[in-house]
Order: sequence, then C-alpha cells, then structure tokens
Amino acid sequence: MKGPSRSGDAWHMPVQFFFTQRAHIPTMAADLELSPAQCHVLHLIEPGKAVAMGYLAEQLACDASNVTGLVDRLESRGLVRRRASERDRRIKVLQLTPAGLRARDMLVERMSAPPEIFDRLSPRERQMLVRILSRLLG
Amino acid sequence: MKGPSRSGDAWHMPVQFFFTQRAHIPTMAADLELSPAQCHVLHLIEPGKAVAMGYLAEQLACDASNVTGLVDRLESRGLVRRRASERDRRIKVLQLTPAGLRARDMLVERMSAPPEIFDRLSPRERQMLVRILSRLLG
DNA sequence: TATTGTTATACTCTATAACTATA
DNA sequence: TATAGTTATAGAGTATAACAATA
Repeated sequence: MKGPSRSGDAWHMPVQFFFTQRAHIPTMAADLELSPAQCHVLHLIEPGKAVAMGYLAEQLACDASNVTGLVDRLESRGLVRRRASERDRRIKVLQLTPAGLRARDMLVERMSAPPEIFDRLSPRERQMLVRILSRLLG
Repeated sequence: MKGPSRSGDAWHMPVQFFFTQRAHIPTMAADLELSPAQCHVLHLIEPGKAVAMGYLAEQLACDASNVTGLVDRLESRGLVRRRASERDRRIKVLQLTPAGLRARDMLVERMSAPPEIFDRLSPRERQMLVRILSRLLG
C-alpha cells in the first residue's frame, strides 16, 4: 500500500491497527492462561478500585449474564474478588486480588510493548501518538 | 488519569485505545449481522484478491480448524466463495462475493469514522497519526 | 511421508429469556 | 413495581487430536 494521500485514508489506519492488535491478543492471552475477554475484564478493573458487575457489562457492551460467567472463571482462579455492596445489596462489586493485579500488570506490559516496532518511533513521535490517541479516546 | 509524563506511559495508550475499540466491535458487528471474528476475516480478504485458508489462520493467529467454521458461516451467507487452488488442490482459496465486498466496505466505513472525535484532530495531527501507525504496522 | 484442510470433541464467549433477591 | 445479578439454553469462537485428500 502506498502512502495515503487523501485525508480520508487516515480513517482506515486505526482499523488496520485495531485488527493487527487483535491478532496479537490470543497468543499473548494464552501465555497468561487467559482468554481475550478475560484480559478485557482485568484491564477494566483498575488497581485499588472496586467496580460493579453492571459497569463491566456496560463497558464491554455485552449482556449482564455474560459478565457473570466471565467473573465466575476469574474468581475461581483467584484473580478477582466478588462481594455485595453495602449500600445496595443487589449490586456486586469486584476488586483485583494480588494475583489479579500481577496478571493485569503482565497483561498491560505485554500489550504495551509487544513487538520492537515501538522502538522505531522517535521520542517526539511517541509523544505525538499519545496526544492524538488521547484526543481520539475523548 | 493525568497526562503521561514518563515515556513508558506512551505504551499504555495503545492498550487503552485497543480495548476501547474492542468494546465498539460487538455493537457495530451486530448492526451488520456479523460476529467480531467474521469482521476480522472479512477485513483480511482484500477486494479482488484470493487468499488461502491457511493464510487466514496465520493472520488470525488461530488454529486452522477454527477457520473452517468461520468460513463455513460466511460462505453459507454468501459473503465469500471457497474453491480449490488449481496449482495445489490441497489449498482452498477464498474470495469476496459482491455481497461480501459490500459488507466489508460497510465494516471499514463504520470502524473508520465511528465517533466524531476524529474531527477534533487537525489535518497535521491526522497526517502524523497515519505516519506513526504506518510505522507501527511495519 | 509431509501438508492442507476437515471432522469430532470439549470448553469459553455471547445473547435471550426466565428467575431470585433486593430496593 | 423496578433493578442487579444469576441460571438455563442455544449458537458461535477456539484449541486439540484424529482424519482425508493431495503432494
């Protein structure tokens, strides 16, 4: 593919980037003995914070029943802890266990620097990438 | 989250970007009556080109048996065509049908400009994004 | 004998619908 | 009555192992 000339081509590049990244996930996840969906859940639970099941369903854009199964498996492996909220006992809140935090750290580490291609960016390009992606993420 | 100060933080932004994009896929795919995996396959089959099943397994980083099922479902919906290669009849090659091409075009269109946030980038930032992602993709 | 793709099997992911507990 | 999460069920995604056809 030639260098894009029309400004519209810029829109296609994130698509390419997404699918390329997506292809890396199964192998990376398998190394951590996780599924891609479980990786996504771990990433959504920020260290030291408690999040509700419903929040995960919202962020994953999936049905709540799905979250139940995902959390079942993560909990059975000791990566997250599930307990009823004190304010509203219908709500179940989740927290990373120490093992879950380690898994999440490895995950971000692996995904952050998967191939060496990042080294090919200059410091200025890295800075620019952060700025642009920040704006794309709102 | 504050703006990143250490250079290492730059690595986290693509991770954040990936999972944010991943969360958009199920809804977008459902609108096209496709699964995320089927979207990935369609994206890998470039218009007018024939690709082998094995190539897809390689690009998806998944087992070949998996590709059989994915292609079965895409073929049964008339989005791809599967035939034996003439040079080596062990190899099955795939091509988009006209319907498959339309689906792929809609897919890229939807993923390329999902939210209006792209408008917030200056022309120079867009250009920079293309250049940086091009290098990240090799 | 080696390679490409398929089939058989088992588990995970996912949505829909019905259900339980709490509000 | 409404909401948060679970359970039951079914279809799709995924890996492993055994297999068929071709080379």
